[in-house]
Amino acid sequence: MTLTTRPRGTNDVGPGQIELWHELEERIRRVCAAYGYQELRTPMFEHTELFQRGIGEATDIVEKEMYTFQDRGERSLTLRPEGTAPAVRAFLEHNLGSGSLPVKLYYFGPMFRYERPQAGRYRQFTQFGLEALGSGDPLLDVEAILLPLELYKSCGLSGFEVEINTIGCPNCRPGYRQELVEYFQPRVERLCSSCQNRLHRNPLRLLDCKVESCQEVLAGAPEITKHLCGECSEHFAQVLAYLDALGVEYRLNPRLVRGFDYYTKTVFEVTSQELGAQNAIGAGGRYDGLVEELGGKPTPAVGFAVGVERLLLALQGQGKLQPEPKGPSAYLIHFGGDTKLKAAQVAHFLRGQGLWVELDYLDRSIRAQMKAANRLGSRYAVIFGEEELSRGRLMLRNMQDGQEQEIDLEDLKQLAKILGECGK
RNA sequence: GUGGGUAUAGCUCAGCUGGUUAGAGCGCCAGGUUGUGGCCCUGGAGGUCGCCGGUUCGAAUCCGGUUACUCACCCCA
Repeated sequence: MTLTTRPRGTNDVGPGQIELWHELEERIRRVCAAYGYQELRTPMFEHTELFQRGIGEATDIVEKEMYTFQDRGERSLTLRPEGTAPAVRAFLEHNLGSGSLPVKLYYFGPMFRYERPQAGRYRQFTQFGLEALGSGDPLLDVEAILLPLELYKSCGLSGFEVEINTIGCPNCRPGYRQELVEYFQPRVERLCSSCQNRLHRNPLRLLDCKVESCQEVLAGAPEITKHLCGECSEHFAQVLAYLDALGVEYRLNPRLVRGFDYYTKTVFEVTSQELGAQNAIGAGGRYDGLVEELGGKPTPAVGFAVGVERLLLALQGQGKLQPEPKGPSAYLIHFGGDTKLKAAQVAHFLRGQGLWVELDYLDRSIRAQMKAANRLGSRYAVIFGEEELSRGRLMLRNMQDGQEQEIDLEDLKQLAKILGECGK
């Protein structure tokens, strides 16, 4: 059983699905090129410490969701659960900050988290993400939102919403945090158990609790806006001003918080109404402290990540991004023996011209071969009959209208031309 | 990690309150057309009824466990 079943929370992507992936990857490359983001491919695993330091020891991901193992050299390695820390690591390792700033990078690849799978959540999933390092310009925050929005639009996606918030910086957040604790402490018995639990560990997280009793308590909770330092306040105001000027629709959500420790200032999330409970198709934010945390000099940065499977799910829900079905240009029909040999030669030639050509490998009847040609959506059937071959000719049948014509076996260029003209 | 639902052919699913050889549609293969597809007709292949155990004369059906899938919680893309 386990030999023929894939590991839990993983997916195979084969014919019928892979076309969508190719199409999406193509669009990603196009959008990134327009915004000047270049691809970065990092390893699928990293030193475990990178994620412990980067994401934060007290986060769920580090505490219970990482695929961590020891290699034969007794190094502790971890399958990457996210893409930002590795990108920053590569940025530092190759000293990319020494060139012109900002450095704009994007990545596309599998991430791994040990969680219970559900709709739109897998143990191996794919993220497309981007990181802009070396500038604190609020315009970069905005572009980190614009780029994925551009991608969604180019795929034809509708029904998504941008939520945005700021969570301050190491200067102003501790004060707000303190204020929150002071507010919740006297009301602690009205909170759900998990909120009681995280009250001291990570009080910001209480803000997005969905439990009804917590919601009531939350209604009167202090908002961060009034506790922001001058810099954070100014930064956020500029981000919103740019969004307005660029005509981006968004919803201010003072309750929006993110799960990683490295976020500062702007955080945002894009949700799709097409999805179930896991409805975020992208999220990101600014992380001005991470580069320094990982050993570099202070370097502001901002990033965004798209959940590719979720995006595809949302698109499928709307019947979007459907590549037109393709079929071979020709199906070569033979009768075995010498006719098969001849068909193989012609197929070899036509394929050399870049044409998709199929033929039968099961020694099936002509009828079965015609059926196969039809099923594959072949535009032509080329019949290699004894009689025609003896006259140095082939029978070319148009599968759409059933019209047939003879082709000179010596003039394969002519055949290739006819087949090629029918678009491919 | 917690809770609910589900598990029968390659796919989608029937199978009533336990009863003898487990079915349908689609798909696949072959034939009807000894060299011509789509429509139609005929036939065929394909199933440890997820797995283990229990109750029973008898279990796909009832019970327990287990695994997987699925949805939700936690959390997140």
